[in-house]
Amino acid sequence: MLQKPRGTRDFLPDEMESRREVESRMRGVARSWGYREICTPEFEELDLFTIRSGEGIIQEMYVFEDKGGRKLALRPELTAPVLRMYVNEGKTLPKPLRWFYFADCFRYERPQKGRYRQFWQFGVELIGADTPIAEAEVIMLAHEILSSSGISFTLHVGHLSFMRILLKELDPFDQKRARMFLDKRDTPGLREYLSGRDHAALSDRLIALAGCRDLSQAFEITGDFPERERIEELFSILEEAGICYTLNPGIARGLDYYTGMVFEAFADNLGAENQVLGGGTYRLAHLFGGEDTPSCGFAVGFDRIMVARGERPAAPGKSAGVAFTPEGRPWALRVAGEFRKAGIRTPLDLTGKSIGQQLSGISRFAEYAIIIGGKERDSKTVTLKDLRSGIQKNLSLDDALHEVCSGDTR
RNA sequence: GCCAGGGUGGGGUAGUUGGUUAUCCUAGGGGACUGUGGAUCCCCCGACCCGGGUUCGAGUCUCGGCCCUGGCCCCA
Repeated sequence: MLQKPRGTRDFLPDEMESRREVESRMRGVARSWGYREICTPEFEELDLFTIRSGEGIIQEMYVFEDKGGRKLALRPELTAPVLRMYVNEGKTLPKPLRWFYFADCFRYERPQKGRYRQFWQFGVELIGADTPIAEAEVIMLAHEILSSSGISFTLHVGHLSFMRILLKELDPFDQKRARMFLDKRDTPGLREYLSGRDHAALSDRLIALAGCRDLSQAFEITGDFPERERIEELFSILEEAGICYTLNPGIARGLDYYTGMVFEAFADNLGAENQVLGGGTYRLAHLFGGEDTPSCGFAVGFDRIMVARGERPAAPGKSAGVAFTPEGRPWALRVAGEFRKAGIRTPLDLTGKSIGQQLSGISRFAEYAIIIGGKERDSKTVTLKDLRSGIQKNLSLDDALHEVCSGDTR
């Protein structure tokens, strides 16, 4: 038998409904902040991603050549495509641009919990605003979106300037190594590495900074620097907004194009792969041939959100199955149409069995049964049975609709 | 790419020292049953992940691969 490709998943209706529900909450939040949805191609020129992230990522992407010999890649993320789109067709739009997306991405990696080869990201990019409140807005929006998803999470906000000030005395290679140690919280490793390179004093300051959870203390460690005022304003906006977050000057993020504020969120109940969101302030447009444009954004790992939510029954919609006899069919079709117009899921019986058997089938999934036979056809009425209480009434079409609409769902 | 643990009908399971027709539950389909309930009864469908090896004989032992789960690496 054929199998689905490694790292991909099938979604049955129960799971799909639950995903759509979370997805629509996220969309709703983003819209309410004035963000509008965009869509970019599923695949792009390979160069788009190597320019952004380096040649090394080729082995972790789905790369292929089309019949015209073009080097293409399934998108491994969406920030680069969105900024490419901005450069191509967004330059003349009034700034700032508030965009969001919900789309699938592909990475050729070893699957594990919360990590798949096809996965979905919900993300936001705020393009062309370069103020503390713009950065704060993105953080606030991220916080609201995660909250709306119903998971329990911890939000870490940092700024690259702290680390950069301290690392300035190292050459670029050592800077990178030092950041890796910090990222892994490997303080003995960091000490050993730096003392072997005559920077023993630095490791204490770095470790103190990474563990620092208070802004003024962080500045004590680093000393003053030009962005201080801006950073303080950003964090005071977060305080004003009442956002619950943790200051974390140790956040490094993998890539070099982040310019200042960086933030991450972690689900409280996940294992090794517990990061559910990452983002920050960056400059990327100039790499794709546009003007140097300040931007800020984040991406949510949608699948991890769903894992963190755990098994939850999706809220059922109203449902009424139609049982009918051959004589009742024309009227049953009319009645079913009216119920559907009212937003009620109204499947017809397809078996043509006895009314009793039709009811058996309907009672497996629906709250109500609509019974239509010759009598109902002749009187233009509806026999509506509440399958939970067993109470059955003969009603006009309007009354039946009203009864179902006002009833509780199961 | 690396490490560990796994893989028996759609889901969940039993399977003795290697021994006949692979167990049970559930789900699914059909019927009893064309004007009133998820029941019941009967019937049906359906599996040893794939390939090599050992053996008279492999679900069972062995090797390789694939896939799943968790972790490492990476994490744009």
